[in-house]
Amino acid sequence: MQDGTFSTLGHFGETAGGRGDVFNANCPTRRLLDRVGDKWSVLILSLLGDGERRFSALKREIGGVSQKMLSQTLRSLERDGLVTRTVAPTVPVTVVYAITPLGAELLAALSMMIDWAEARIDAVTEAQRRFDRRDRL
Amino acid sequence: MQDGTFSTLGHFGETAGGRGDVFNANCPTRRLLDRVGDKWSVLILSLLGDGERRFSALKREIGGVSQKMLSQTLRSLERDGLVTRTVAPTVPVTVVYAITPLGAELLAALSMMIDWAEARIDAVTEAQRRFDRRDRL
DNA sequence: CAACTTGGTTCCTGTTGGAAACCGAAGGAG
DNA sequence: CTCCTTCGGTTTCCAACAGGAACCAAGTTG
Repeated sequence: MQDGTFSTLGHFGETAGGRGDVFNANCPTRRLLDRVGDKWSVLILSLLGDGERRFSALKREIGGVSQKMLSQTLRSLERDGLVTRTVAPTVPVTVVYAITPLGAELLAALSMMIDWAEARIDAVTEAQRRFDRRDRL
Repeated sequence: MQDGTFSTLGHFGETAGGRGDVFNANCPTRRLLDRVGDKWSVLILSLLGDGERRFSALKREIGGVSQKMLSQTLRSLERDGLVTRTVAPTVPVTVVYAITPLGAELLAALSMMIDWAEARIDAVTEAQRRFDRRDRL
């Protein structure tokens, strides 16, 4: 199972040993996990999944992004082939970002996680409260 | 799953009960996104999904975690009700971490994403190469 | 009593993220 | 002609955070 980089998750069978490699730092799956794990990528991807947008529209719609992080994240998403960047030589330059088929695939894969988050956030919040209460004793 | 790609998003945008807007900074879903997004949580969760483990076993199996980050991440996972921490008063103290039902649920939700990562990492890597080549021109 | 084990915590340093200032092209105001 | 504005960034500066290494506590062995 050379390919079975993440057997633990897919089929809770084995791994534990070592060549499951997600647990080794330079595994490609782990690199992608890091990318997805980044604070803004998922937000941007989901906005673009809804339709293409310009830089300033993204900045407006995502609460709390700095321009630096937005352009930085967009550039790495573009590099990863998940979004496209199109510059129109209009009056003040216009840049349109859109999701690629690859990005849309990822977004679909992420949707499970996001659905879970929505459904279970209350359980998590309650667990936190319980933990904090117990902690103070 | 073309259009159904991210029905969740529409869901986000128009949540009835109080504007659970993911694109607004203090949305609970976003908090959870941040947690999942953290570098070690997914790795730890998947190891524990395979079976309970002790602190040092986790440290050994995950390449590149510092003890500090491991204990820190474990504590927040515990706080979120995703793992349990059990101390046995043995000779040198033994601490066993295990996944909770809630954590297992999240793990299942994450598996889609990880499967995607495995299947498509090559496409991403190739996109990166193309981008970098174009960039240098 | 020194050494070793497990499961951490503390200290120091290097990287990172955010806020805000600046940039550059072009059109408009004065 | 100069100033001001908009768009899409980049640069600068600083605070927060992650990682490595050393340290710690408790008990057991030698």
